[in-house]
Amino acid sequence: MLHEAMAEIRRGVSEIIDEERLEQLLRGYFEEGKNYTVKAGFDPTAPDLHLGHTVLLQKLATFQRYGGIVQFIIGDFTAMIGDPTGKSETRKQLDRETVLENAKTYQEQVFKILDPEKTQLLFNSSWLDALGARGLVELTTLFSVARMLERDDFEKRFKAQKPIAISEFIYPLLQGYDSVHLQSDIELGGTDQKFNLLMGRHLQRSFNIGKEQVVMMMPLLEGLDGIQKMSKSLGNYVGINEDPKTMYAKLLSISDELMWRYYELLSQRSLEEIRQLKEDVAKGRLHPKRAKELLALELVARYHGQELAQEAKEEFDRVFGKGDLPKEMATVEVEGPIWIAKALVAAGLEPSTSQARRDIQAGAVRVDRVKIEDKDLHLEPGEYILQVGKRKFARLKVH
RNA sequence: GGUGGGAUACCCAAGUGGCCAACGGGGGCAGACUGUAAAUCUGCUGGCUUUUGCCUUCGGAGGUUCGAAUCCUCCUCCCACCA
Repeated sequence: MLHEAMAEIRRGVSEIIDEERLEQLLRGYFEEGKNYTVKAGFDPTAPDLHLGHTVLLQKLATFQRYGGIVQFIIGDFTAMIGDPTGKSETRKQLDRETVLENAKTYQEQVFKILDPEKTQLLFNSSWLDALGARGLVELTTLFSVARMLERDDFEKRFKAQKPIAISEFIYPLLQGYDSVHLQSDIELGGTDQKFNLLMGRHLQRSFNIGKEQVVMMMPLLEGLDGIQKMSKSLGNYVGINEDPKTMYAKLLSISDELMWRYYELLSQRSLEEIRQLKEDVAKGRLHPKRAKELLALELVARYHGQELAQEAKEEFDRVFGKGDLPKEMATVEVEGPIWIAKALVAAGLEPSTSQARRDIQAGAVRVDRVKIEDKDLHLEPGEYILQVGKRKFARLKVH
């Protein structure tokens, strides 16, 4: 039992610091029913969760099955500073109201994965506000500038003579202090969070709380492009609130190579099963597209249910496999006669008539399945099916 | 505080008076080929009452000129070297 749990917990993880202690915690649960806390911090600015976030969330959920109580921290105080990890853009400060609103959105989405019974939702301002200037200064005495500068990104910036705000030194200290205050047993984060996570151990030691948290790092999930990490601003994400058809289509568009990465980090299939799939594909027994379909179905079903996932697949196969029209299309009504380029914009298929004109010239536009050659075409009153490229459809009624 | 350099479209980056809606690369979109995979090839990549036309855009505000991304003045921000 302990062994299975450990194996499941280790899956996909990029690094664990103090595995011995981790095992000890789990043993405590299995042998004496003792719970332990697992901390993870979230930025209150981005409440739109995508699959990248779920890598971490799923791991938290795994812990919940084995005695972990999740400390889900909304970093409303630390957001004020902006995590210097990676790029450092100064984030704008959010007011209380927005933070609470975002937290609400988090809850709605997060509990698709986490067990609410085993989750504490916490705002770090509630104890960091109380820390005060005195507390903050005391905190800063516990770590040296030299050690701070050992950190990769700081070191690079320092050497390159790029500015580092003093506040950026404070960020990891505060994150670490959260662990002191909450007496966390484990903290989870992305691989890029290593420094901040280790700070928790360091400060717990300094404050003599009698334990040092286990640090566990999850790899960052690559986005649909397979290169950059998944993020909303890069547009390479799959949101967990997206409709099943979009989700399915997006997942099917990833590269074969990336598919295995998604299998490893997102699928709940056993590692053995995945290995088998991989082998079947490699030996030509299984078409890679089929493997991708299985993955897409699994993930869509997780957020929308089996039925809608199956529907999404059927719709996809109809439109892109057979080249049929989608079952449902948005219908737009306009006054006619209307110039084709304007009609495309009105139907929401094109952002501008200029772009529409270009696409017509490129042969990407179809009306009633027939490719348009004449960019001056006008549509007389009647009903049409407009199509741009392979994926954008709309029904148009011209009056 | 002193001295020098820089700010160009989504990103990088050319362009130093008209041929500039602005070279090139990346990215993106579309077409061919496919499995909406990868690779490859091709076209497009500011907007507009439909385009050998008009309007807006080269950090901001003014100015010189028939004409400016390019010249001048002031301002803002960034960087380097020195202190």
